[in-house]
Amino acid sequence: MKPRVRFAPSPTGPLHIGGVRTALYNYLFAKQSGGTFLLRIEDTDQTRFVEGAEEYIIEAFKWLGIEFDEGVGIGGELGPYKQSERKALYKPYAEQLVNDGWAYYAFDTPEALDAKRKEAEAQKRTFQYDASTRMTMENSLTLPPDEVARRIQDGDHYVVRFKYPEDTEIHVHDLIRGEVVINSRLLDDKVLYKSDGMPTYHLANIVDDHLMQITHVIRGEEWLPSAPLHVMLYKAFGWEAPQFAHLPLLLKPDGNGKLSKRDGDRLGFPVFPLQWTDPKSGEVSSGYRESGYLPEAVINMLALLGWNPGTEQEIFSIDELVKAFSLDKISKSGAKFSLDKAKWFNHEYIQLKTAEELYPAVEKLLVSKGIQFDKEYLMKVIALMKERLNFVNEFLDHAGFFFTAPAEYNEQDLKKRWKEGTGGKLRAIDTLLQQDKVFDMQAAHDRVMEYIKSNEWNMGQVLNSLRIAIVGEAKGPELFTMIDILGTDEVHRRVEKAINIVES
RNA sequence: GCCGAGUUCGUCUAGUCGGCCUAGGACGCAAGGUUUUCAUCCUUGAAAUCAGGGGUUCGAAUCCCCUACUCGGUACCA
Repeated sequence: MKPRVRFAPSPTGPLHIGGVRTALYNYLFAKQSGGTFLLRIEDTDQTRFVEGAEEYIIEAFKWLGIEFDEGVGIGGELGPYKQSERKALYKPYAEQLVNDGWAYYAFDTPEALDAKRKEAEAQKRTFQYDASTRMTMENSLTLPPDEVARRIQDGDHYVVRFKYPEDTEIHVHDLIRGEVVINSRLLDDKVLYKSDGMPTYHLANIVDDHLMQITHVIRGEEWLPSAPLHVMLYKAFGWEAPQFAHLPLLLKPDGNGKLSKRDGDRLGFPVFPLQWTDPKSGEVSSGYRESGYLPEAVINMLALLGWNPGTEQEIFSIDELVKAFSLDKISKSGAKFSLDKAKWFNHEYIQLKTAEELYPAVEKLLVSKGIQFDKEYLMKVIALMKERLNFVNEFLDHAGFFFTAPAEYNEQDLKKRWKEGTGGKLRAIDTLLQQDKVFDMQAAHDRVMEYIKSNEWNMGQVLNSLRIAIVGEAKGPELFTMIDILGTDEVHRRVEKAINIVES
């Protein structure tokens, strides 16, 4: 049977980069064996719904190039794929569990439960709704059947709780961690169906995974503690459980702990694929896309954060990842996100791109800055400068002088390279540069070199002062290549301008 | 507190059934080379007593036990 996997986020905000990795691993796993990858939106908590989050999720995957075969926004035979649209479907399953003795109705109010917890706390104990306490609570186990029926009839608020069998060992077979065993005595009777008529994650998740014929549940490690509940639920329903794989967490770069939105703000790197503006507070969080990352680089980086191919290859196209991926090469421990490594990946991917491929992004950048340019000219600059870029967004930091003549000159460089008489020398060189009708880079180069030598000038000083006049500082690509692109007229203007400013 | 998972260079990790590990690669860092500049690039280097302690064994990063630490969970959130 071909695997069917799913990515099932909650629309409670922008998609976290850890979630993206989970989705990616699901995707790779499915594609590798010709399986199906679907998107299900788990919006059973109406109080946490955030406007625009669902659209964000879909757009983020579109940008990343991760495609779903079924699900919200795509459709499919086993929909709807949004849990709020399946609301009516869950109640009968909860009732089935009650009828079969696997669950019970509980009428305890949140206040009553709170009181119990406080009381226990005072005695330095913890209250747990389980086999040891459930017979002291208000539920269908303790109340007479006719009262239970009457209360439900009257519309009393109730929840459905799972009834763990007493003192049994629950085995969870995890594809990454092996066998995890826990005794039911330690687990509390989880709410499966809420008083607002919605299922909790646990119920909805199991019912939907079953109905959608999910074969492998690949999700974050934070779900490992509730995996025993899930296997018990499959057992209670008499359904075959999918295989589980719990992924290690993505940790913050400094210290420990789960990577959070805050860390991104604090350390200056994106935690979200796309920029996100909080609809309530208006707060803006940066995204990989807006920060100049290439989607291929983000995917490659994420793939290697918690998984390795077992070889020394590090750069993988998405197709190569699909081929190489395997669940048993996923590591068990959490991985710290590294900004330096992310930068490096992006740099590598920029080098893999041609100037044509980079053009649209750079064009967009220049337009946003109100900079005028000619397409052919820009293309030449990109081809020359791309090897210096870690991010497309850095383009102007390195290549700005190709579009705007320097208005000021680096003090340090001036002090080192611009001496008495430099202006005159530059004028002489400039004349040499203007000599060809059509600028000949090689000829100009030879001519200038020859001239400097015959005058016994200091090569480094003359050439670098010319560079300062053109760039504004002692940086940049090879001098004559630069002059070739800029044009001798522009170089002439810049030389005169520099002399004017520096030597006045 | 209780339960679960984890622990190899600063970071990501290799290390599948113990010997080829005086622990390999990558990022970052340092030095040198190329570039008469800067960046790129190339070369070299420093960097892990394999969390600690006990075993088992001729031999352990690899197997067993204990401890420590870290993270996760402990909601009518997912």
